[in-house]
Amino acid sequence: MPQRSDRPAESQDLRKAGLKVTHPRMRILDLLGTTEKKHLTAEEVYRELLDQGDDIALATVYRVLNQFESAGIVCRHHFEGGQSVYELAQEGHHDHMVCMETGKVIEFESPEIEQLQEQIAAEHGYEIADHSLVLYVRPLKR
Amino acid sequence: MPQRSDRPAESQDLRKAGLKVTHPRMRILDLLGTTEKKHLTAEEVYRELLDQGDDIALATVYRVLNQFESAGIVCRHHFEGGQSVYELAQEGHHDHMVCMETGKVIEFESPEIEQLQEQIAAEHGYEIADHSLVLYVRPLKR
DNA sequence: TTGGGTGCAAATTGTTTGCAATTGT
DNA sequence: ACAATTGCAAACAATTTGCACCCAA
Repeated sequence: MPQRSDRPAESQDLRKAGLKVTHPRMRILDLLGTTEKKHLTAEEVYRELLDQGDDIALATVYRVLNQFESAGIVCRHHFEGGQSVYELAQEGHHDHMVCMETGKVIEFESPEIEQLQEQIAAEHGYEIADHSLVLYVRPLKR
Repeated sequence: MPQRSDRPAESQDLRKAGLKVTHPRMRILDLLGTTEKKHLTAEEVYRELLDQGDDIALATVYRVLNQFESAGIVCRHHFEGGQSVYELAQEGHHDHMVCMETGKVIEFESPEIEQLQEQIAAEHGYEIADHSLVLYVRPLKR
């Protein structure tokens, strides 16, 4: 049973971001910190909350996720397929690999790639503000 | 005046893809091969055509771009900001850098990064089907 | 108490689709 | 001639927003 972070979701996390501690926000923060699937769409968050008995509007889910993103509490990704997916922000940056057969999302870090990126940007007279790297993969047949 | 490719857009390109040579298709193919801006949204293609005096429906632009993508004639990218952008397909794969101040799109290739990607995927038991790398950058101040 | 937060429904935005008319081949 | 293609408007999907009510501080 994976646990997202070392410490559970705290109301502190919200206060620190200047957000009132409300039921919807706590439930969403909590959900993101404890689900099996770490990467969820707004729709999925909404459904999950319904299943848990909470009655939170989809619009609120979107609003809260946006606020969380601005506050740096969650990261939003645009994988192929229309919907954005959200995940709890982690320590260091990491990239993603999405299995095209199962939809599974695998995280990975590659300092080497990050460094090459910096270097390439610099060669063009730029510095990196943000970046997005997604590998769409298939299981190796054997 | 940059020219996209060595040879101009040909009706052959369409026939080869099993597509009838129609006016809308030729105009769009032509446009993509000659605009200053190589990366355009469907909207931009539409407006550009209007400015050129052509009267082609937006729906047709979308349909044609989709067909071109399936045919491998264009590549579609999902940069930040909702709309998809399309560009004429090139020889080898390349990645993009988007300037957050000007919106300018710069292409680059990095065999080193590609290789690292392959390696990382393999380490996880996968092979890469496709990938997307976008650097969101800012001009270096000096 | 009171300004931020929420639910609901309506509005937006980007893109796709049904269908009748039109056009390549 | 006939199937493929287009234009138009309506349909869609994801996300945002206006507003009256509600609640955390």
